[in-house]
Amino acid sequence: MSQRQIPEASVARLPLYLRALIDRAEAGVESMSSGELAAAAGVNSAKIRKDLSYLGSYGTRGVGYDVEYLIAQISRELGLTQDWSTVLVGAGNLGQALANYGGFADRGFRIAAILDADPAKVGMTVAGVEVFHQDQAERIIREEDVAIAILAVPGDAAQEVADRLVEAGVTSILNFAPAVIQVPEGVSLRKVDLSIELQILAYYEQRRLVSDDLANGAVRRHLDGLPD
Amino acid sequence: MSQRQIPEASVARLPLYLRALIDRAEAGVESMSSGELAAAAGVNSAKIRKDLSYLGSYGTRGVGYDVEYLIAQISRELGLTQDWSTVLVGAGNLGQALANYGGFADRGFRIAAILDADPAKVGMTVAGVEVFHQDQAERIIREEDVAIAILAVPGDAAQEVADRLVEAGVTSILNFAPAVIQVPEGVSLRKVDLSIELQILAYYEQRRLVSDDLANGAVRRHLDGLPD
DNA sequence: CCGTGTGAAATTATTCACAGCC
DNA sequence: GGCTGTGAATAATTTCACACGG
Repeated sequence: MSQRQIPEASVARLPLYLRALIDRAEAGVESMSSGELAAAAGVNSAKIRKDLSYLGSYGTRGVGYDVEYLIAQISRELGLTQDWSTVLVGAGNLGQALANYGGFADRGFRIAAILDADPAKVGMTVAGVEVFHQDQAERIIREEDVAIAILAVPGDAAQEVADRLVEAGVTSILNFAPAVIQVPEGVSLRKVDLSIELQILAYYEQRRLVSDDLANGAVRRHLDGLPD
Repeated sequence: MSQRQIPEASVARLPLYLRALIDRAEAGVESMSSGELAAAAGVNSAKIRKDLSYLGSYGTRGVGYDVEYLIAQISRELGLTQDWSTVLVGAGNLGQALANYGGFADRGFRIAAILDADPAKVGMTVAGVEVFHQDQAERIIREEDVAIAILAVPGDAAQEVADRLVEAGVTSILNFAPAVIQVPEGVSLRKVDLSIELQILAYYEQRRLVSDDLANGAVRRHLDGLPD
């Protein structure tokens, strides 16, 4: 199988495999089995094989996968053989941290400009990138051929900013703002919500506490010789 | 239905509903239908009703859900009626941005301490929280009864730091480090990976470009009177 | 032999559609 | 009449298990 429409869940894992592969390649590893890759990526091996089968038959039976070759195939599939221009919108705390985060540039995502609504921030340089006023969005997106925007604005500004970005030609948005935003059909949207992740953890944390209590209760009953 | 084991996918959406509800409550809204809540949270209404049904029957047929009451129920379910102490590990760019991010404290997640391996950072105060040396982890986690750790260290340090945190008693980790980490059974782990999200977007962005090309090709063939 | 690639089975998640109640 | 709550239907995802090829 070599032709298309990779399941979304599978696409979302490919970058993980890619990172594991690059990591092992740098350590000099030339070949990996699905089991080794699974361990490095934190998933199980059946999933690895199934996911990779959507890309094609790039493994060798009885042997495994050639690391460099697989890196090339996944990179191509993910569209990482080209560089992408992005704009980062929002030069506050989070925006600045994102600008300083090296992981974007490493993977071919160039921040062409940082945009902010606050005139006081305009002209600053963050991680070597100039901050422009949001009014310049249309021009910069056009001139720099920006397809992807990273949104790090306050929640209540997010929808409005997203609308303008889409209007200006952006077709993918990575939203860090703590707000639900709507985008038109045909525009991709992913969100990263810092506090939501913590809240999910709190749920499981609480369950752990509750079941500990129950277990303690059970132990106590047992020690007391009472029926369960 | 009121008794337990809410599907994971559903748990992951509850914080989203909660935020939408709080937002509307602040705007003075007292009641919402599943359709209204769906619009505010960016999902469909069947999902809302199904998800909420796992918590219990808290709506009123023909009317909708009482906003305040539902906020209370979801908060209780998620374990947000209590405050949680956390430690933030890593006082670099990202760590500082996270410390400055108000969204944690707002939702009852108190950062008890920031930990860093770099002695030069020890003693600093970030967002009103003191930075301690990582050697203090065990003491702080014990004294402050910390169950949740936020990991914002370099990728190559992540596993080692996670091991120490678990050893010290942490039972939930939110990992921002760009690395796969393993935790023992019984410890919760969620990860937020900034560059992986961009890579996922790149995949769909590329497909858009490719299909545009194909469409242009089709148009060209059509205009040229050639067969498809 | 060993590990991939993949149908088939099992599980999980989403959506439908409507009875039931306010 | 309108909206919830929920079984039943559908879709997506994960896992199993093994034939196949190097």
